[in-house]
Amino acid sequence: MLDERKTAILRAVVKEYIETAQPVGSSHVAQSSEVRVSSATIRNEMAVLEQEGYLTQPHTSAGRIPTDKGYRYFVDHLSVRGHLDDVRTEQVREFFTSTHGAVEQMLSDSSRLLSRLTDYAAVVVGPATEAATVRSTQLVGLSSRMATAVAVLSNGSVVNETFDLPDDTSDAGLAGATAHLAGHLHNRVLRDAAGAPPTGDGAVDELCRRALAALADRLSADETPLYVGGAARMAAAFDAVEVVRSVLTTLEQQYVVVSLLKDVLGRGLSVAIGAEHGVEPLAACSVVVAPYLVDGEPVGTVGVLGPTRMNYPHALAAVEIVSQQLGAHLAEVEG
Amino acid sequence: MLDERKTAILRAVVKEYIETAQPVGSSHVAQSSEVRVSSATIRNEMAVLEQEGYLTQPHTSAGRIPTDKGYRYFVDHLSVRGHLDDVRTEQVREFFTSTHGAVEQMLSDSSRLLSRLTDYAAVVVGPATEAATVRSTQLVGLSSRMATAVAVLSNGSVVNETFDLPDDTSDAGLAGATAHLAGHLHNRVLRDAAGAPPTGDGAVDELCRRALAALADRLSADETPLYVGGAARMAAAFDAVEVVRSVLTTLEQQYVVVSLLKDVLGRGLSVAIGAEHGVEPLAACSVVVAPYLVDGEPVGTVGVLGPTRMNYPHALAAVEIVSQQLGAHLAEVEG
DNA sequence: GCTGGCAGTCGATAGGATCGAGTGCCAGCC
DNA sequence: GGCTGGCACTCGATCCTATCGACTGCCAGC
Repeated sequence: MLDERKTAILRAVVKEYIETAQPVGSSHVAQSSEVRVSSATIRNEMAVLEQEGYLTQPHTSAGRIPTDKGYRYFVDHLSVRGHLDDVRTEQVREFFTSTHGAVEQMLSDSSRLLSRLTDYAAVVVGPATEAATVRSTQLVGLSSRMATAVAVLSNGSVVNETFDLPDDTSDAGLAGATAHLAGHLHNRVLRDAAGAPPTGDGAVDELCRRALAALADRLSADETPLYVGGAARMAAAFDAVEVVRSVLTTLEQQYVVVSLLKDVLGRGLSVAIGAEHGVEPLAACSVVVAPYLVDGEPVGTVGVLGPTRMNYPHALAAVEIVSQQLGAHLAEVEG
Repeated sequence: MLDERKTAILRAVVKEYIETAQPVGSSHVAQSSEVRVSSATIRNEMAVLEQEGYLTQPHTSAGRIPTDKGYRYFVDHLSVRGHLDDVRTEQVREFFTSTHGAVEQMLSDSSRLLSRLTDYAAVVVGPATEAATVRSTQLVGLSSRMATAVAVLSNGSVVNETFDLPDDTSDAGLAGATAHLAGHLHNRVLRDAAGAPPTGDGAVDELCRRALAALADRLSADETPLYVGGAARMAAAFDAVEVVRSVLTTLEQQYVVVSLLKDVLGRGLSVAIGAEHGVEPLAACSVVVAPYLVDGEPVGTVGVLGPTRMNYPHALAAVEIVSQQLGAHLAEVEG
């Protein structure tokens, strides 16, 4: 725990560094912060802060920059909650009043919105299909050899997968299987519905088996849908091209990102700074996340991914408002 | 039109520049190319090639690099068709024998495959939903106020959109509307099916109207589905961070990319080099595209986006094989 | 028409001087 | 004891200069 003055100094360093991306020296702090002491005193304090691991020097005779620990302290002791400016608040309002349509589209658009709000990359993890129950199932023949199984879930998302048909499938067989599956799956969780009970009609049973297998495959394949918005903004946030590349590469590995976000949420954090999240290629990044709730239950996550020197108050505010609004809108669908 | 020797020299310059990204000098050409003349002669030829616009010098006393026009000539006069090495050919084969499942998933995976093959970014434009006919429609109530309309198209893709329900909708009403729409839309092109004929039941008609409006909205919203794979690889191809940013930003504007690809294809080209495609932020990029055919008809496009100094023979080969395979696999679905 | 030779160009690289932002420390003051 | 002004010192950044070398263009000769 730091005393009042050290906290103020640390805060001033973090703020200025976030703004300028330059190491900040004692005299800058003396001028900018509310601490009314000389730069010499601040120098002494900063030396202590460095010893205790909150600040670091890129090299002797340069100013200080915050360490991950320094950012962490800053975030945990935010004096004022960040809030969005009027323009951005209006953007959010406008987005959520005008948006409508498929859930998938809304999630994707939300990630773009969040990215635009913060100028960092944004991620949205879709409602876990695991928990949703099936509202409707249908098998649709596409050709003599292929068919598509479509399931509409209670949260509004649509799962579909094509599969091969047995050689001698008739339209009647498909209709029969559709009816049988509809009865079996209705209001169940898709994952639990492994085997459909036999009907006695071998052809129908085979169709049901294949359709369920296809849908199950699909669920496990892209376990949870992920929407990434504004990845290009990462390129502006870093100036080392290799960092950009490694971050973007990681962002393309959806499962890494999904499990990262789940992790961060799971640890009860809503901010993971630098190495805290443990994903090595993203060590230069911080993540701000919040769950969105439907009926008081967290069903998905929104987050912002930026450099460790991100504007935390602002990002927190943006993530919070988007997660709230998103939850509210999804609740409308499910309500 | 260039004489034999100039062509050989230009080819040597392009090849070496693609490989090394360094301006290439006359002595390198003298050693590497099949032209058996002295470097002095090559210097003279190169001076001519520069005058005629095929080469340029970053500065006096540096080697030459190809201009867009130089690449164009190179591509138009490829001596040998590029072909993929065995490892990559095997990758493609393995991908297309093991892939199955939803069309959307396959397209998305194809873009990743193509990106991996070439080490550039890859794009796949999905089959135009405009031409596909409806195989099945269904309205599914999600709550008392919302429902989802799902349409399965003949090409295997699934279109879905949620819409608001009138206050007094019954399950029977939804079922009636589903049946009515099914009859009306079956084997029609979704876009043509603007208004469903009245049934006499006002509630049903209203539901049909809303559902069709929602689906139509959806079609016009993301007109043609686009899948971008390996955008991170652009970061490796360029070393100026701002170029990376502008390219990635453009890639995120789907409609720009889609219309770019359509344009390039429409002009009968399969390669657009640098400024040729007319999209200013992508002036540093070349695009290699090919349509994929189902039943002899082009239904979509695959392409590769890389720096102008991309390996054209290789990219052409990769795009060609992926487009062929993709078409063949989609034909299976539709066939 | 080709070639070897040669002068000239100019970016890249390395060494050296200078600048200045910033530090640590200390003696003195309240 | 804590704060401050002062001072010596450090070290990256910037600029200059010299040198190097990979080029080119041109020319005279074969």
